[in-house]
Amino acid sequence: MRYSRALIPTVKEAPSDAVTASHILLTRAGYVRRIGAGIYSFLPIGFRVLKKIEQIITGEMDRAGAQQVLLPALLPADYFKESGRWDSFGDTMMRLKDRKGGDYHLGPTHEEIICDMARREIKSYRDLPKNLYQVQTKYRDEARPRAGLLRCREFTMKDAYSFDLNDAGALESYETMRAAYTRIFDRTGLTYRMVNADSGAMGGSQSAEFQVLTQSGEDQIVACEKCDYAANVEVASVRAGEPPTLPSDIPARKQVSTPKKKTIEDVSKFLDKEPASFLKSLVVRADGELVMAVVRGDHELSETKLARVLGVSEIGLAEPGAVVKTTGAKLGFSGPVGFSGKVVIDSAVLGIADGVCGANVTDAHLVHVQAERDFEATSADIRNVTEGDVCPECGGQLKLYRGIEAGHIFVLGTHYSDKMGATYLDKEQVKRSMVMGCYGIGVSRLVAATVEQHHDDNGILWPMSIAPYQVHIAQLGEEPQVVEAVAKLEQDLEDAGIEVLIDDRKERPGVKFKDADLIGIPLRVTVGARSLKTGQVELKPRAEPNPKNAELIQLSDAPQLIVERVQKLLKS
RNA sequence: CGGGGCGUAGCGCAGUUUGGUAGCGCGCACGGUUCGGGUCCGUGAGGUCGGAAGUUCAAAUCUUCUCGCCCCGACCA
Repeated sequence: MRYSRALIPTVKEAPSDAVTASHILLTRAGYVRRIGAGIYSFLPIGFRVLKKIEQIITGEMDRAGAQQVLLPALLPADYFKESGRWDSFGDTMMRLKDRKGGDYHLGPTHEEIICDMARREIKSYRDLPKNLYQVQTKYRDEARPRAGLLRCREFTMKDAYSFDLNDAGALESYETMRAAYTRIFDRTGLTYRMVNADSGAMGGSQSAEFQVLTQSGEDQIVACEKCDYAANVEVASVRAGEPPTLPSDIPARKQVSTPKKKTIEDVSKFLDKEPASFLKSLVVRADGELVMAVVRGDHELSETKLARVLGVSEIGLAEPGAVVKTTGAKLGFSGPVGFSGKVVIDSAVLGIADGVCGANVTDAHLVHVQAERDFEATSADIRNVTEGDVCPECGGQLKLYRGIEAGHIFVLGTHYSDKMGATYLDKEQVKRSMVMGCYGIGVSRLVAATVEQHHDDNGILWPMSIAPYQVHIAQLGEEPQVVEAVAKLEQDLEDAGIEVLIDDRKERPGVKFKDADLIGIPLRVTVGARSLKTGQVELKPRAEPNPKNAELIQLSDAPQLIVERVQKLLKS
């Protein structure tokens, strides 16, 4: 492709509403344009990247025995009413009415529709298992679209759905998909982790997320340095230590005055005690009931874990007024001693021998406090894992990362097939529900996630496997020998199946180099009169920051050398 | 949905406090100049100041309403 004929509108300044690196760079480099909140157009090179990712995915899905289908985006309400999600999906669903006033919506995901296909077409155990997938535009009226392509209202998603005879079969399908996903993510050239996900809402079935590791992801995850254990911070389990034996010679608890010292930090300085000896006491509202949760001063409460311990569905910090009313003290002075309601403490609190906590009296704290001796509570794992915690699998050290959820696989069980009547007859003529699995990849989100992970100050650095073009030729000048050399190189490379972008614009070299860096094609070839004097052209990987380190190669060797280099980058 | 902020030329912004003929940079067009990391000089085109109503001799500027967008949070099968 000749740049002069292509539409690649690079700009020096991105719109001010772009904040994240991927949004800024994809806009500046001419990949995407914003149409509305969470709605984007893909320009030619943006679409090429999207297609490349899609091809990797479809290739691996087909290889894993799945078959592609095309489902409607516009859906009559009936199907989601059958599953109950017409109501439960809430405002996140884009709803509309047709001219007759009938209820419709745009598909946010397609379990119901694929389930309908299965129940119509699959009748016998002989027909199973099956795996059907789609790569399509989906719609969610997000409460807050954000970060450019990372959280959109319209987005491209690959969803695969498996149908099996029984749980064992579903698990097998799940494993097949897990392997396929690993190959897909390996091929995209991303640094990622497969993490155990919160399987709370759907019941405790098998589930994993594929998280792309970046500086700025929405999710916090921990990963073990030694083994491949990784999990979301809110659900990662803390390894239970030995039950501590606390010294029995700690003096009786005593109230001390701590005027206006509300935070752990303030009180810690004031009393000269480590935050780790504090009992951080938080009043939460769990399905309406006020409960006190206590974690060690240097730890953080996990609302997800606490909700599970309490067996409630809704949980959040209690409103300030309720805290004052129930504890009898201002915010910052609550504590478990004498608290009227239920108290849940994190297991680590049991290890605090000589603790400090709020006295439930404004401007006062208690010292020499011990759980169990001074107050009654149930103990459980209710805190977030932190950096340096022990890996629950192997005992190694855990490290904190930020991640962008790019893939999610899980076993659904018979939740949808029961509701939708997706059944088959087994050998004994018994009607059984198909056991389903669901496997998603955010294709358009992956475009942005890749840029989040692969960029520098000057622009994008695409992995070879998903770059819009594999080689960028910067043609410097219009001299006949330059034009001729470029044309020859173009021909040879394209004959070898290489995708080439040739910057033949009448622009100064500086402009071409800046744009090349911004666009981020992995290999750049510079053809100019200067090096051509000795029959040479320059070859520089985008990842090499110093232009002086460009490699001078003979024009005659160039095609072969470049093909080799492209192939090498495809493998790594 | 709670909190904060922003809507002025294609993009980035100034002008709003204190009402008085709408400006700068980039980009774009034309002429010249330059030519290996966003050349330099000149000329020019381009704006219902998000929208509606009001106050006023006069509104980008003041008042009321409204729409849109961004950020933090809540939410995210």
